[in-house]
Amino acid sequence: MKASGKPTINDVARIAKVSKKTVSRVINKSPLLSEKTRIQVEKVIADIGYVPNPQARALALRRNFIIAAIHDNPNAQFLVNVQQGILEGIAGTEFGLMVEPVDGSSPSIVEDIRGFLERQRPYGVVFLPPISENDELAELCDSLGTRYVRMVSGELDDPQHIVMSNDREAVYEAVRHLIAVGHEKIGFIEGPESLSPAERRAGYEQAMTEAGLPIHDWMIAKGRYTFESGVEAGLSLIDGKDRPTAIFASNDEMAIGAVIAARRRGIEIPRGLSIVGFDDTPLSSHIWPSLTTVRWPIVEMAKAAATKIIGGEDVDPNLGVGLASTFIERGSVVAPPRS
Amino acid sequence: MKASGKPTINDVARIAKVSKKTVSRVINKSPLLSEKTRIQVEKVIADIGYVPNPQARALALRRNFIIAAIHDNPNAQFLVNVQQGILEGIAGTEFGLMVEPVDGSSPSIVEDIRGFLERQRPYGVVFLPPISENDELAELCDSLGTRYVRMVSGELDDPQHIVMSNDREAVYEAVRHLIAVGHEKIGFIEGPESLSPAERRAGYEQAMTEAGLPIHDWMIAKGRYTFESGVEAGLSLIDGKDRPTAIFASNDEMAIGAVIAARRRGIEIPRGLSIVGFDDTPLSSHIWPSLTTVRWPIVEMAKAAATKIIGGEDVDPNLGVGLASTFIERGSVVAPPRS
DNA sequence: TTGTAGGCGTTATCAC
DNA sequence: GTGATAACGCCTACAA
Repeated sequence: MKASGKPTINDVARIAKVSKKTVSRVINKSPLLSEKTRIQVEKVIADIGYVPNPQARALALRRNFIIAAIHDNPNAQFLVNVQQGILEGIAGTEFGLMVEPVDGSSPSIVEDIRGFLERQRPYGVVFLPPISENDELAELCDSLGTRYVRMVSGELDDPQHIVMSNDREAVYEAVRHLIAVGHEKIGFIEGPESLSPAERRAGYEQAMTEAGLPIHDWMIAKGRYTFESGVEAGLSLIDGKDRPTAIFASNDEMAIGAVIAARRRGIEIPRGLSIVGFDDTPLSSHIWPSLTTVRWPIVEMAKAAATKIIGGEDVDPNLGVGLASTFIERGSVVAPPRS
Repeated sequence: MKASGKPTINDVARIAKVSKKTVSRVINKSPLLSEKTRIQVEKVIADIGYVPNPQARALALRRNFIIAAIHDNPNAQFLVNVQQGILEGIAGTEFGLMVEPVDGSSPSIVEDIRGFLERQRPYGVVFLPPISENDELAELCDSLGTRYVRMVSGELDDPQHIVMSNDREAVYEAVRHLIAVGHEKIGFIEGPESLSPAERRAGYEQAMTEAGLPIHDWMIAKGRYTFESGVEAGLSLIDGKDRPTAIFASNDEMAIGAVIAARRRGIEIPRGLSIVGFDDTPLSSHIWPSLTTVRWPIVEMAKAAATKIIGGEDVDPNLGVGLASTFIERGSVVAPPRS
């Protein structure tokens, strides 16, 4: 009939001489279909180049074929890596990726996200740290029937709802490396309160304790994952009671802040102070000296998250749960200065 | 009736004792409506907390309430800034942001994007550089009736379809600054072929020519906007026929590459070589020495792009077309060494 | 200025 | 296994 426009399910049904519903069954791979009918319909679909209309499906199914990444302003590289991972996970499917930033410190965050979910009705959402640690958001998704996966560093939900890496172990290894090289006074720049930083600190403490090294107050400084806070924390460690010979920072940005802090005090890196970061942002290999760091499997985690959302029950609930961080040696660590 | 679920247009119509269509008119701010009816209906809408269902509208209107950012792998900070700008532009509306990466070098790029547009039917799309310079994509959008805005550096489309900044002028200013400080041999690291780099080079040439300075082959090197290509280009300039005393790089990543290249040759920055970047990525202020650079109004451009798409005819077609880049002085430029 | 009928393209229900 | 028929929630055309 209509010469214009894309073919619809009606066209397929008419040409194949079956009902719309039968075509629908073919599209959705319904098991109760005769092989004969299926092949016949599939041929027509291929012939006329029919593609199901996602908007119509969205209306009927009450959910869009979209995965949303919900985040609270993490750093750019992290966000882009997550996006890349999700996109890899949905490549070749009909799914698309949406990005929804929120204000993690807002008291209305749950209502904000509820509004978003009710409006766009994404098929599923991926929560990025640090808001991924908010249990209320998980409950919200449950109550709305929206699938979700949280990117976290601890087992704070059922396996099918999380992807995580072994931060603790990675930090443990990094600090052990510092100790092996000869460091004893090792400073630690922590992230803001939440689970992920706690895991990192646990790795630090484990390595120190195992080596019989004391952990003093003046060896710990707090940051906010930003460059500026890294400078501040670095200065406070350097100017503290007893200057550490090495510093582990909970992310690269703060590590670079610490590098700058050291320069301000006339300390040469790495000869006067060794520094280790965490994340392996591209940044870390572009500065001088290049930063020894821990690579976080962000892309893989995000890809696993997308796969879990799309796959639903059919996918191994433990996918992406034990992803390994790896220690990367570069130029910012050497033996401590002779004392 | 139905106790469960969200209120629909039918509920509003029933309670307000008007027809669905009248409610629809209120939602869409139709001008032909009596003030009385409008207020009455709006009261009911507020009372029962009715929110129009985007999926249903999408089906009826044949377009989703989504703006898509289509890009070919620019750097992370740039991409995130664009996303932030678009999100600012759609804040408070029912629109959402989708991200669609494509392979700019693929011969099937037009078909790839056509598939995406036909599938997701975004309300409009924003093309990021460098693929924003591909005219075929603009034609594709026209033929599909999809609104689009291109982020570019030259007037290669009607004003309503572009947002741009004055790259040429900004580079001109930066190079003039180098000349004013005393530099005469000024190297230039170019981006890959396309319009945006050409504008930047034009600014460079204008400044040099005006000052009566010669431009030699060995003063120009080509990069690919990546850190690695910046290192290569930096080395080629440093090892070339006559070493420049200053280098302008067409983006920050390459500028930082050039810094590293200088270090490899034992040249101290900025005393031995001044360097200017372009973009003002956060990176540029975090390295040592901090990078003198040009700030590109990326967020503003992206916000303007979103506003133009949503606003349609009602918005000034010249919005976001003349955005100013600004020269930012930091620590990587000093007078050239005495010869 | 407002209402009625019908369509957008798909899926769900429930007979056959 | 398969097919009418009715949702899904909104919008357009046309009539009143």
